[in-house]
Amino acid sequence: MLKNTNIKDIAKAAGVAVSTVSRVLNNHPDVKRETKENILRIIDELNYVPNNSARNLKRASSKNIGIFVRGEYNPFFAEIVESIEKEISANGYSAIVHFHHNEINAIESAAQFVLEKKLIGLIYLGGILTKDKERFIEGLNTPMVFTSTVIEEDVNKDLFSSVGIDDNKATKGAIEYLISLGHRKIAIISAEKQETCAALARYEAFLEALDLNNIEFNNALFDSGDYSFESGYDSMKGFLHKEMDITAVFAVNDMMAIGAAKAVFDSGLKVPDDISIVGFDGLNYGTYFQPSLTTVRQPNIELGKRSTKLLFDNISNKSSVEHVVLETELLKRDSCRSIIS
Amino acid sequence: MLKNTNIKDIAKAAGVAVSTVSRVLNNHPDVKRETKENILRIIDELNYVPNNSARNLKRASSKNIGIFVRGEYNPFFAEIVESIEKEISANGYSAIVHFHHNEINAIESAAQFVLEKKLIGLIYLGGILTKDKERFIEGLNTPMVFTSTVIEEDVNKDLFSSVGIDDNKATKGAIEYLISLGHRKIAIISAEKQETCAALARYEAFLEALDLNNIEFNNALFDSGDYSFESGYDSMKGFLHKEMDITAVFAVNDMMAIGAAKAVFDSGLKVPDDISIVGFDGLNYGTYFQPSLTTVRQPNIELGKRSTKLLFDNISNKSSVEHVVLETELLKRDSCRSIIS
DNA sequence: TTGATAAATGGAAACGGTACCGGAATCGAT
DNA sequence: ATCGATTCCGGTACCGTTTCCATTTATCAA
Repeated sequence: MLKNTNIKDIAKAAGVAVSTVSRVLNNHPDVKRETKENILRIIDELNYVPNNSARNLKRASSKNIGIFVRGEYNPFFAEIVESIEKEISANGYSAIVHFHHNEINAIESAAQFVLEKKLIGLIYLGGILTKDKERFIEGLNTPMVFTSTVIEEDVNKDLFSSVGIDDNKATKGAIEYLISLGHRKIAIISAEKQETCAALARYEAFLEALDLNNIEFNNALFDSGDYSFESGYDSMKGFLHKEMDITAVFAVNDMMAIGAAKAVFDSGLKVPDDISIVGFDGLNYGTYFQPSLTTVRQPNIELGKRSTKLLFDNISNKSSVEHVVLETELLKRDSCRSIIS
Repeated sequence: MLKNTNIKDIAKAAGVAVSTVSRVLNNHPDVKRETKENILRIIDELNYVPNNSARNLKRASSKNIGIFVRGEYNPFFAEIVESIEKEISANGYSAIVHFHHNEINAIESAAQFVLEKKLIGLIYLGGILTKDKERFIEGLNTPMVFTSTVIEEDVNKDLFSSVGIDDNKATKGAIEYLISLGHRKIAIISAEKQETCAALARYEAFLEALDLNNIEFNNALFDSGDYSFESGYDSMKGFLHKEMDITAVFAVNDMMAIGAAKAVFDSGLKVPDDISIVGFDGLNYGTYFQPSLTTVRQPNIELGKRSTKLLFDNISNKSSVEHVVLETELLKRDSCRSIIS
């Protein structure tokens, strides 16, 4: 249980004052080269590691950046988290992650998270930001970036940055593609409590696309799941059971799309021969699914990278808040077919 | 930019000394109930949040627990990380994650991580622990749990805890299953640098199983990938190209198994009709793959839970180091068929 | 040499807590 | 009333840094 070496030990060993050592540590210019080199050598010899608690206390700020993930486990976010962490640690900061599993009090919890962990910045993944939660982020005075978060119209956009995609445009593109292939009876698998996540925008865009093409929507073609394979499977089974001559299904994420495809197979039907399927996210494994999944690709790594960059810019005051919308891409693969005879 | 309220402000507002406030904060018994309630009320009113940096400095320890992930992004670990984080925050600690992408210096980096972030415990995921790295964890005096890590025989097991599976047994079970279905020409897709991860143990078990059944192994039936879908695909393409009448393939993880399956389809063949495939991990995704993937299920959530529990026990000295081996399960699904005529 | 300026260093006061030590108040028992 | 024990509370040193201010040393022009 040997005491850790501290700056005082280094100072003594080097025959200088602690302030000089501190200057070296923070590479302050006011220190002679040989003094610096000598101190550096001693630091290495005694393998001294600065005490971050003391530093943070003194500086009245930490080097901690939070990653707050709203929502259940999900490979889409998992990849983003990893890419964000990479950037954070590459810049000499620490990433403190937290997974929050229900929308209730999500923003409040995030604010609490910032306060408790003395975060100097936060990346918030997923969920929704409504006007009434604004006050929680208002007082924090901490740079925040909302990534893949639904931000309601009336929220004051000056309080934070954001990075996301255009769900409406992306979804419309996908649905119009299905329509162009001749599909008219298109079912949708959305998410439960869709008003708390991106699913709502996708659902609305779905309706709009149908409307623009004068296709009437039957509510029996709507179902919702919890973003899991299982729920996609169940929803599809439900549709098939009702025998409504569906020719295509749009799921608001890839996992449910794949679950739905499985349900089709298990019912003795085929994708895309009997039913076409479109997902959303562009998960890598959609490529390897059989048949490969037609889906809307979200640039997830890019989402992570841009978010981190934006956050760092905000932290260092290099730029003020910004709201970035990244492009999506409709990956036309093998799970859809034209039914125009 | 208003100054944060501190313990002194609270003390002043409550008309007591800081030490009393501190006692309340740490719910020390030596404080009258009404005093305590009054202080608590004021704390709430001024919404005071204790400064963790100061606390940590004084206590000479943080409440930070590290999650160090060795290896590329991988849904298997992603789920574990999430389950670990849940436990950590539920216990009032912070989870600091770090992804480390090459085996070189992994243990050194982890040790550095512990020192720098003042971690009071670490969970190390994946990779390998060799004798020569022992010294890095020896000096730390910090509880560590190695999860899903290959730990070499001669390493001093008293220095840390571990949670894992029996790769040898699990793999043998899978291979013997293939053999029982009549397969003799079984290829294996292992990992590059397999000596740095669990792949080696699986490869060796694979050879043992063949040997036990008097099946000769041809080196042409060996290939290795990087755990990705893509590499599984490429390896399988290679095997098919060589036309060696393979009837089954074992991949050391599910992603490569699925990549391999895709390669089979793309070559106009079928799984399991022409080639049987077995994976490893038990990713949920395998269930929904078409055909559903036969694989060795690792209890990933359990791995995470046990690791965290063990770590907390080690931290609080409730138990000394321990080495836990969890059970695996061969999930016999649709990607294998009997070729016994 | 001197004085002025710049460069390098030292000293010490914070930062916001915790915990030890000791003192005051309360109380029941004698 | 006195005493000892118990309960509650205050004072204060200290944790390891950073940073301001003061001081010393080096540099150099006159």
